[in-house]
This record gives sequence, C-alpha cells and structure tokens, in this order.
Amino acid sequence: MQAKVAVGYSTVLPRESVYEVPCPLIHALNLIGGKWKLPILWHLADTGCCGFNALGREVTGITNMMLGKCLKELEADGLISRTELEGKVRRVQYALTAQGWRLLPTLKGLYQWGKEHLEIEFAAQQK
Amino acid sequence: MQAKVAVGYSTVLPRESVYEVPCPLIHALNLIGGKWKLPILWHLADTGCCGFNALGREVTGITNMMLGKCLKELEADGLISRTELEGKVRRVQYALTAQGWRLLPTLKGLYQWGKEHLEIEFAAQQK
DNA sequence: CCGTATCCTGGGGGATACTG
DNA sequence: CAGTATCCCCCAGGATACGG
Repeated sequence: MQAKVAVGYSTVLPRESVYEVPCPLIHALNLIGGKWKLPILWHLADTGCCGFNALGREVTGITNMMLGKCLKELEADGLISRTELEGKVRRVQYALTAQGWRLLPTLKGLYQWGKEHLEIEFAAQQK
Repeated sequence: MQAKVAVGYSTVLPRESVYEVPCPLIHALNLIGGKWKLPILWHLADTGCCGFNALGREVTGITNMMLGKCLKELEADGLISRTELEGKVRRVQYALTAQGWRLLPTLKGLYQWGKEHLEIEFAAQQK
C-alpha cells in the first residue's frame, strides 16, 4: 500500500448515500457532465462569444436539439450568458460568464493527468 | 464579454468531432465517470485498502453488480490494484495505485469551484 | 468471503421535421 | 437566424438470484 498523500479535500464518505448529501465535486461534475457541455464551453472560451447556429457549426456533430438543451442548462447554471441583440434580424450572443471562466482553469490538472494516463496506456500497448 | 483568461490548455476544437480525436480531459472524465467510481476511490483513499464486501458496505447504496463492474474497470485502467491474499479463507485487497493517488488532488480545484457554485446557488434561492 | 448471470427500466441523446 | 416538437434507440445502472 502507498503512503497516504494529501488529497486536498475530505474523502470520508457520509453514512448516508453520497447521493443524499450535496457533494461539491459531484455537483461540479454534474454541471459539466454529458456529451457536449465541455466542447461548447471550449468554443466559447476560444471565440469569446458566438451565435446559436455558428456554435452548432463549430461544435462538430451536435444537433440543434442537444445544442438548445445544453445552452439552456448552462445558462440556468450560470456558466454562460445569453444576450439578444437589437436589429431587424434576430441575433443572439452566447458567452462565458465570470463563473464559467473560473471553471476552465480548474480542469487543467485533470487534463494533465489524463494526458499522462494516455501516454502510459499507449506505451503499454506498444510492448 | 469578459477579458480572455489563461485556461491552461488549448480550447480550440478540432475540425473533426471532439469524439474522433483523443482529448486528455474527456479521457480523464470517462475514467472517473459513472455514478460510483469516485465514491469507491474516495473510500480507498480514506481507508488505504479494503476487501470487496467491506467496500460494498461502506459505499452506501451500491449493489454487488455495480461494485464488481466498477472495480474491474478501475483495475483495468490502472487506478486501483487487486491483490489476493494467502490463507484458508479467500481474501482480496483493493487499494489505490500511484496513478490513482495522483488523480485525487487534481480534483481539488474542481471541488472548490463546485463549493462556490453551491453557495452562490443557495444565496440566490434565499432572495 | 468474493463475485457473476439475468432481467428490466429510465432517460440521455440521435434523427428528422417544423416554426417565427 | 434561433430555436422546438416528436419519435426512437441504446445502454448505464437497479433488482434479484445464484455459484465457487
């Protein structure tokens, strides 16, 4: 067995099910869970802001259905903002909120860990 | 729109679907995805090592089915180790691997962000 | 004690079509 | 351009039971 290392938060499970008590980590994972939330956030991070159809074109493979659903949820959760612009043709702008921006860097560690994991996995296959 | 901040990794989407190209972040999220992977990892982090039934007792709500499936996947992914102990009665020890240990602290930032999000949400409901 | 086999259900997500 | 409505399929995960 490994020596115990600092994890940074409590790993003690509650007596009740973890799903009957609000866990911040599970909560965060739920907000960005699903197949398309992260790609949408990435593209907004990359371009600054974006309209509905433009977003649909850039996030390859997503359908209008899922795009609408995800955008609605992300907005309700305060990760993105929706702004209707004035003009004769209808125009809407989606952008990250401050809270949305704050989320992205927190994923960096996980990204690095995943990269390492992929490399180890790849090396094992080469043998 | 917000000023652009450093995210720590590339947010540029590939021309192909994100799901046709191996993204380390998506990969990491897949490894710990599902309902029970994190609770299992937490309990192993908390106790050091654990047998099958003991784990099932502590991770409240999980069934034998899901426990077996998750343990098998986590082992195949190199996050936990499975050791059969010598003796007249069968005994097995599950524990985190070094890679498993390295994962947990990377989730700290996400945990903090989720905590903040819960607090903001709660404050909004009080109004 | 350590699991596996079977059966079943809910909902996430795809395809397609339609509206203002 | 910015979405909604409908239908359908698949599989993660629950319930239950059984075997080494």
